[in-house]
Amino acid sequence: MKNEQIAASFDELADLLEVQGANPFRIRAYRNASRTIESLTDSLESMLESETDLTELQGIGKDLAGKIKELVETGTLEKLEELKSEVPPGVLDIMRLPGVGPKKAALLFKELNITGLPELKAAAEAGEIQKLKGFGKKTEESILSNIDQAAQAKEREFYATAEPLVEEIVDALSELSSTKQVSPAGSFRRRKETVGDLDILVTSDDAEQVMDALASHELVQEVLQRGDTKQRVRLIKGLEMDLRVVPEESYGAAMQYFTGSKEHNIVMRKRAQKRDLELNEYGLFSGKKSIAGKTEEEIYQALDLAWIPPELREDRGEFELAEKDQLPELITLEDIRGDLHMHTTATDGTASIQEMIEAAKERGRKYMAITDHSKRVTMANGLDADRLRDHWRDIRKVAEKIKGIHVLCGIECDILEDASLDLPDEVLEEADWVIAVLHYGLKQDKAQIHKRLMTAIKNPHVDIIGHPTGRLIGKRPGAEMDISEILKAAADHEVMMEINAHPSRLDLNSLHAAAAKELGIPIVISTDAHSTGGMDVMRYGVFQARRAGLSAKDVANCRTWAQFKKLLK
DNA sequence: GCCGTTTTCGGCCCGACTGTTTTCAGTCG
Repeated sequence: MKNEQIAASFDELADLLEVQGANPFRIRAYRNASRTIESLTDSLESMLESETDLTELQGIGKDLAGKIKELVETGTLEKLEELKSEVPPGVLDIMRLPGVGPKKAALLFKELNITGLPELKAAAEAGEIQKLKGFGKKTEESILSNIDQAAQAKEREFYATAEPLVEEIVDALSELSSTKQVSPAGSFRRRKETVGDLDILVTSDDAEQVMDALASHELVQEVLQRGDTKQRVRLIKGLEMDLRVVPEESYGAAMQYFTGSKEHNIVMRKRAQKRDLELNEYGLFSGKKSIAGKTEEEIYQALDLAWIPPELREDRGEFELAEKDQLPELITLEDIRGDLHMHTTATDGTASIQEMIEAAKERGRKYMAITDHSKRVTMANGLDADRLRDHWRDIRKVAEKIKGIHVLCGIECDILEDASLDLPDEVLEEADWVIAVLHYGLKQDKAQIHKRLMTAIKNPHVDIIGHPTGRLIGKRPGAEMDISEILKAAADHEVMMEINAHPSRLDLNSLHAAAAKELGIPIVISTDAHSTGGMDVMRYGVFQARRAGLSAKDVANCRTWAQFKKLLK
């Protein structure tokens, strides 16, 4: 059983306990454990095999260690099955409606025997809901207006999808006469792969003006809530945005608070408590006296911490580093010197060799690799040995005429389902740069996936593994593998690892990339561009690298050409 | 259900907004 499934079981257990009105701290314990499990790089299955003591893990005690064992060994959890028989699964769907939480969902179930969204809709239409204690006309209306959308299950959007919307709104609010500071906060500021809600913080002496401006912005479809300091709106694409107007002296505290993550903030508040202080979104207080609040820096400083970049605020070791002032200097887009994964019209790209080289040059790259598909990818018109050699000849011819950029003749070579490579060794040997990738058979069992990746890692001509897990965010999970074993092998055989910068891939993820860094594996951030414009996704790969705590020195394509050349096989 | 430099019990982060109440519970972030 995969870690994600175990984590999901604990989350479901927590949801069900919530409906039953169980001890909130017990519920939190399950959620904390789920989070711990999600951030593991080793599989619990293999940890159990090697008899690792699971209670060593944060938030896992004797009981939960036992439940993990039960899940791994039997594939089910007795406690979870028991709760599921008591609370119909549809009740959890109801709980996810805005404005309906565990208490209301439980009441609907108990009083009206409502067990799912369809029954709820019928009851609301019949006017049954507003008669319940604690419910009213407005709640009933809200349920009716949200239920269809909820039935379609609200999805998170890629960071890259939200980015232009956020930027446009920040710009519009910045132009108002009353606003002084305007900034996104929340998971967007932390540069998460996907974002659910968007948060914007503003300092202004005229909150009305700011809220009116947002309400009438062309990207806003509907105002969902409006108070004195907070407004919630729905943007196009279904994204929801919270605007908060805060006083100038609290701006730093509000930024800190609303940037999160929740887990990071809990540690911050506990730290404040230990020093007999109180931290909230208005500032850091000693009794009623404000000690800090205007900037984030002064808040972190008052708690004996260096300022922590938003990308690292996940309570995954950043506090330890900030205490010792050993936070990494995170990589920036300006550090990038090369782009080593891209396609041309030879396979499924839309631009010619010349256009791609010129586009890379325009973006300031000093070196690049053209890496079209190998023959297995028939859909993309993948290259066999003969066509590939012709293609390389063409690349060299064009590259000769363009000065100021080094062009590598590369290949994105498929690792086939039978654990062989799609091109023979003597062809790979001629390549300047070989990316080995899994495209097909991602659902094969763990052992076969492992065998395939090991074939590539052990091949003397393979420079790097591209989009190592093959996941597509929100669409399909990656191939099943023990990533720490794969990374160890890559380190042993001096094979690099890619962070594919495409917003739907971002593969390696930040945890995997951090693990790769620990092993000293050079990481390459690549755009996988299929057009000249496709090279602009580099920034998202850099954000991913930042969330992994990577510095320029950890990323191979930040090196100068002379330095990078030495890494080639 | 977890955890411990006030340790094996008694805590566990905190405020705004809404809708329902008429002083507050539930929900949300």
